[in-house]
Amino acid sequence: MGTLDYAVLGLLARESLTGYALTCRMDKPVGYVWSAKHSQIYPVLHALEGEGLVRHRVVDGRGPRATKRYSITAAGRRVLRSWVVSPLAPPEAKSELMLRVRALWVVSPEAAEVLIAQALQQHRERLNVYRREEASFAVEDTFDVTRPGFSSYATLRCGIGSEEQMLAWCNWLLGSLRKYSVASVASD
Amino acid sequence: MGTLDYAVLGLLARESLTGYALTCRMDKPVGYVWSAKHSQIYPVLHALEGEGLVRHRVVDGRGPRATKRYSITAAGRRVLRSWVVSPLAPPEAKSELMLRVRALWVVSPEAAEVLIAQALQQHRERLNVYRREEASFAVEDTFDVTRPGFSSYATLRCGIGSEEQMLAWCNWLLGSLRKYSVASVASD
DNA sequence: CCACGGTATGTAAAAATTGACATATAAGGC
DNA sequence: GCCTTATATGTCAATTTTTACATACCGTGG
Repeated sequence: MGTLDYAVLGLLARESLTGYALTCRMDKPVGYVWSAKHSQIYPVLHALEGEGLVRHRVVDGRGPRATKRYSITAAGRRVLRSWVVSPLAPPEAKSELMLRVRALWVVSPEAAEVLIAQALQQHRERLNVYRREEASFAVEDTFDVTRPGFSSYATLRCGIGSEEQMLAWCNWLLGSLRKYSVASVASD
Repeated sequence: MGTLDYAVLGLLARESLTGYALTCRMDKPVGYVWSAKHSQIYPVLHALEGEGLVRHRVVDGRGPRATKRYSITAAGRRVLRSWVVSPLAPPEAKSELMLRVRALWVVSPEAAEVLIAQALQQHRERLNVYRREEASFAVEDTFDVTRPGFSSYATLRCGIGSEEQMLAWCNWLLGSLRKYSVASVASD
């Protein structure tokens, strides 16, 4: 059972979905914390069904094959619950931006500014997406921890905090880079 | 050229290293932003050498095979520079904690507290590591953007901000979970 | 009426990543 | 003298992820 299997179970615990709808959610709301393509989703769904953690019913839809709506089983709910509270492994980091920043000294401060300005813009846009999302939550979702909506709200709060932090950091770095450029020009 | 290739070039741009030393750095300092095992490093080194981006000299060391010290070439420096400032793709997120939090509503608030307390502890420890690291920087590294040390310092600043943010978020969530537990007991 | 985008499900090849297997030496502590 | 740890380099299998191929229907707008 890989992490993606649990991601799928987590989505199906909220509502029954087709593989396609699952794919869409792995792109937009869930994709911000764990992404996957449809080519990964379908095999996972077949595997989960083989283990009796999900089941499907054929419904009418518009594809070349039968449209299948997947639901979580009681067994699926059990394995999801035990995964959620199982010992947490140290987070595996993959940040291409940070990797680039570690090598930022190889380019000129002016060129570096372009990269950081780009990152700043990306994080600004992401923050806007999050803020719009935040506004769409019902008040109960912001405090009733037993609601699925609260779980989404909690991750969103974390995302907003992260983006604000990234914005502040980008601005600090941009300031440092510009201070250096100004100092260089002055000493010419 | 995968991202790991650039990670290796970025390290070799600072100093010549053996595959083993490279592996150690991909664990400790660089590993916080991009991790890799030694089984990935050696093939990458061979591929980079085949493309003339790195070269090696045999030195004396204590292994079953000849110890090789790798250096970056002028061509390697060029591709590193162009990668650093190339258009930045939107960040790919992989946070198992956030994925679990999205499914947190399936367990009791008391069980949820255990998970978040665990995460809080992990981020506290990571922050301590970063703070100790921060103290070891030379003053020039904190403002001279052309120094390799500044690049390291900049990523560290981001890491510290992220961990502080995560700590605040964990505490907020823990507060919400406890508030709910108290309210439940009171209404019994 | 026709093109386009969204709905819908799959396979296959390639690339990246992890985990296990395999080996060997030197330095330092007990 | 022995045991552990750090140094040191590789391969191989398995897993995970990405990218490309393959198909087809339905509603909307021009």
